[in-house]
Amino acid sequence: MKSFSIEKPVRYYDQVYHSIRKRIVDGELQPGDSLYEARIARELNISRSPVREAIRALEKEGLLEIDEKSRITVYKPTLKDIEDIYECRMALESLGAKLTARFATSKEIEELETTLLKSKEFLEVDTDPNKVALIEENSRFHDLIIEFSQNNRLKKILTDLHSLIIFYRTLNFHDENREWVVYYEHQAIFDQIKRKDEEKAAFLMKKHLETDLQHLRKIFSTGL
Amino acid sequence: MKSFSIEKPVRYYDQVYHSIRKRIVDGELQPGDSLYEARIARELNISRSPVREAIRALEKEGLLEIDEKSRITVYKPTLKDIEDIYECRMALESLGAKLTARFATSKEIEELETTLLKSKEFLEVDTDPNKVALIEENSRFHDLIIEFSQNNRLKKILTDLHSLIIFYRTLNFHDENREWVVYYEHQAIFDQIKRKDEEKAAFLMKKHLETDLQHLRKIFSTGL
DNA sequence: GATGATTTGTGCGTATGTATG
DNA sequence: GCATACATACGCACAAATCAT
Repeated sequence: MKSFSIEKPVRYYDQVYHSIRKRIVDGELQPGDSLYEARIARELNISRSPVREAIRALEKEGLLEIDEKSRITVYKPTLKDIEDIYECRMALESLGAKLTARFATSKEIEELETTLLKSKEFLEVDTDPNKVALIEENSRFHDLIIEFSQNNRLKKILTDLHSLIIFYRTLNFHDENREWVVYYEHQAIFDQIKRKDEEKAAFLMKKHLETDLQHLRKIFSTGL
Repeated sequence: MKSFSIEKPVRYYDQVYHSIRKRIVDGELQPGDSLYEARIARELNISRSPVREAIRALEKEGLLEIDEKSRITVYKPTLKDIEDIYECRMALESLGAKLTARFATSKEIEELETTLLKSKEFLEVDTDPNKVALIEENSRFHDLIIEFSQNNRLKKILTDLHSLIIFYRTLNFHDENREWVVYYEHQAIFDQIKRKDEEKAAFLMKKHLETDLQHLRKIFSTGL
């Protein structure tokens, strides 16, 4: 048995990559904000080399955009972008629901159910106006379905897609009752997964995302 | 009228990125091959900085893999990887076929038809045993459908997916008659796009990729 | 294993480009 | 238009990790 262990130094490149990514996902950096590689290096007290590499990776991932004059900004999707992304999500997440209906073990189905129960609890008792816990739990429902689909490529693509629109996730609940609709839609998807009806699970997932998109559209058109 | 123009210098990072990418897609670098950033920099007579950034981007794209000891290798998909990728392609390219059936202009439909005609010509008269021209034309058929779908996100995802398995595209024709089957399948998809039957176009695209995958499976199991 | 060659990780300097007063 | 401030693109140096002998 090891009594102690030596930690490998984590590469700066990785740390910077995750640090910037987190700042975007958490909303500290907002769509359209500018970034400066030199300033980030200064703030983190490291040289610019690892920062440059992290920025390239994030650009490739789509979270950062670098224009022809090398100015770096956080990706700010247009409404058309969001529609395109949702169209892809519908195709891919309904595939995910189908595969999970096919493959999920009883333990995994339990896990999905637990998530739904927690969501319901937050709906009934949580007083946080920002609904952070609820939003996280709803997000988790989608993540679990992808996880249980046993398709790693699907998972990778959807993870990337998700991060591109994560900033807009809180907008979804500006509308009254929307939270409850989401809950019932999730419940319906879950029921079909549990019954192992692949086609219905896929269909309901697609519909669910469609209403989600309708919602985002409305919010966008009323001036964000 | 300008009598001359000044060229902006193309960034080394971009050139290196495309250069390595091309070497992989063209098969000069094969799955599993090792790469060394220092050597590439020496060969191209530039410093390692732009090479490093290009490598990070290609890793993010999935074409290169960097292990825990920083060794760089060309991505070598397992059979499961290929199956996962095809499952995603089925979902996404059938979406592409559906959208193209919906949106394609008569000019775009003509363009698709031209590609099919060329394919048929190559099938009948081309004597190249590697069928390079035919393979390119078939690939172009898929690319055009994605192009005409008017969904840029779909295009981006599929471009990346495609490059991950492009090395295996030539394997598809080891079987006799496979080329003709592909041609007829493409023709059937085209017919439905022209008739604007979105669902049938999507369905046939999915089936087409399914038989494609069956083929790759067979080739893989018989020892590559 | 010990040694030397090679490679990667990081810091930093210089040239060049861009915004702004 | 010019000067200043500050950004990025690239090259290079050196230490640490890794590989071959």
